[in-house]
Amino acid sequence: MPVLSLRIDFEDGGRIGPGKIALLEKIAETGSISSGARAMGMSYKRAWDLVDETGRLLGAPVVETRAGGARGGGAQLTPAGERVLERFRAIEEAAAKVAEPHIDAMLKDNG
Amino acid sequence: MPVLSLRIDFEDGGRIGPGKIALLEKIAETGSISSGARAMGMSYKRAWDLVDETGRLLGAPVVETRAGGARGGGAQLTPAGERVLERFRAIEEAAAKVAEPHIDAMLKDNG
DNA sequence: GCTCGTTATATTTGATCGTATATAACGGCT
DNA sequence: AGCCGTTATATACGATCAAATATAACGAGC
Repeated sequence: MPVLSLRIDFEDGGRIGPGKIALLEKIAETGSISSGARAMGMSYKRAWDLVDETGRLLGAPVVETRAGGARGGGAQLTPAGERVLERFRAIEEAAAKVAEPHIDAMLKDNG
Repeated sequence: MPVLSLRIDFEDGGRIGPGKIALLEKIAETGSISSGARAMGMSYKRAWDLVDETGRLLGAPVVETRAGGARGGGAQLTPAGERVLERFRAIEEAAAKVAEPHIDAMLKDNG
């Protein structure tokens, strides 16, 4: 059964969508970019690039990082990071609700 | 100013989003896959592949084609093609309306 | 029956994207 | 002081994506 997914498109072609949002969530859960990347099944470099671009698009860093220390370091969401995550989930929920009858109708159109 | 875009994700990984929908519109306007592809700035092959996959995902062809004849042939949307276009536009409109306040709030969060 | 633009399909070329790998700095902990 | 996992970054390799090119069939109109 098909499901709606959405993205926020910026003027320069950059986008924030389910992938970057899920990564932010994993980083918040696991406490580092690298473990978040592992949880997402992607390379650290890719995760770092995604986090970096998310911050660039929003005009504010979405994670605060620290290198070194007992466990090597880590990362946590900045307030801006937490906000974009919450807002994106709110948009998803609202959009899914209003789209549901249309999707149901679309499915009934054919098989 | 960022804008919302959405896609319908199917279980097998296939998606229907703004690109395929815009292509269908161009085909309807211009009367052929190839002229629709030109209007979208893409190759005929890519346009054909997109049309084909859209039909596959929906379980019904979205264009009816004919080769040969005075103007070489052409294509027009099937009822299924017209329906998915209308429904997608309806979903977009409804989603944009409910998402707008959230996006405004997100913009106010930073710059 | 020849032409012309289209559909339909295969193959090659090139660009883009992501992984893998390497390297350096960092800093609590033992 | 040394260790370890992390951040941050660069480079090389592979895979995937899309364009470009090529080919054949089609059929109304001249």
